[in-house]
Amino acid sequence: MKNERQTEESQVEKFARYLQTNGMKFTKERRIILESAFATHRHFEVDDLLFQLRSNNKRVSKATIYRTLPLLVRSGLLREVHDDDKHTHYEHIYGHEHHDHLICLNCGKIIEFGNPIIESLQDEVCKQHEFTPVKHRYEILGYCRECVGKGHP
Amino acid sequence: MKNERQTEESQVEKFARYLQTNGMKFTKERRIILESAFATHRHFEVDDLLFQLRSNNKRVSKATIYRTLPLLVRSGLLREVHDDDKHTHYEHIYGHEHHDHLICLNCGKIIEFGNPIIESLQDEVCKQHEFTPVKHRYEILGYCRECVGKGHP
DNA sequence: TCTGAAATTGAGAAGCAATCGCAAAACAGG
DNA sequence: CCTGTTTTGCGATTGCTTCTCAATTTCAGA
Ligand SMILES: [Mn+2]
Ligand SMILES: [Mn+2]
Ligand SMILES: [Zn+2]
Ligand SMILES: [Zn+2]
Repeated sequence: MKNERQTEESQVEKFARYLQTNGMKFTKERRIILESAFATHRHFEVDDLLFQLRSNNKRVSKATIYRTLPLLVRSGLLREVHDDDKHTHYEHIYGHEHHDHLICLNCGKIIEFGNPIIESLQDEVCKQHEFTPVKHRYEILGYCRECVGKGHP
Repeated sequence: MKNERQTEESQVEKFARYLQTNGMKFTKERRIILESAFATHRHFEVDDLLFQLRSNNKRVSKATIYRTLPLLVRSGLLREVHDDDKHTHYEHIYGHEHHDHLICLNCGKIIEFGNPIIESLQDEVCKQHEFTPVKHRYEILGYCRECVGKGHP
């Protein structure tokens, strides 16, 4: 298991470096949002952060959260995840192995999977089409074991 | 190449069957929307249909289009496609081989690819997790050859 | 430590796709 | 035709996200 403290410092450093490189300032609001985003180890959305911040008596406006999350994405700390909800979810990528998702259409459970063979086939597909990949969305939607057991098709 | 006329009739029949099975009526509005959706062979969105209908002097309200497209999806004629736009796009699936997409982040071009090996590996992943797949989203985002040629990263 | 140009924030307004409520219209079976 | 049901159109509404702009904060340099 990783050293939690060291990991967190690295996240801060990485974000600070990104901001500085782009002439942006590392404000206390951005720090609060960064910490909040990494306080959980699950997928989260804007309202999760808002709720968490209010529970801790931290004040950051919703607008600032909406402005900061894309910065965390561009800095390589987070990525967007598209569940079956209509609004955007996020997850950590910094310090995590790349993976994709199985999403239960009934209970919403998310199972993570990583398959190196698929990833390399994917690279081949891109080469065949002379396409330079940047990222991908790969979500398999269906029913988890529990929900199938309960009769969900 | 397929017989266009026969294919279209089949689409109508399939939709009619779906509607009847679910106690719904095959109204002229639904027929107009179905025909409009299959008049193009590209991905399309609600506003594309609206524009096309107005060009042909057909009147169907936006609300009805929004109500009908999900029916066309459930009946197995269309599926949703998630480009990098924020609103929903659709494409035909009835009478088309399954495929996924490479999407250019610069020019928006969409390249379709089908890879049976990936699809079967995907089935294996689901089996390993005792997950019953229904559908998947698989989009690779990056830059097409032309855009890379023009210096886009 | 002080200063000031530049960046950032907060609060609410605005934008926009998508959905909803409801009265009028269309439909289908008898 | 009649009658119960479904569907439509329209406008209003929702919910997420972005925008506007005055007030505040930041930080490099004096
Ligand atoms: Mn994940
Ligand atoms: Mn396609
Ligand atoms: Zn489930
Ligand atoms: Zn391109």
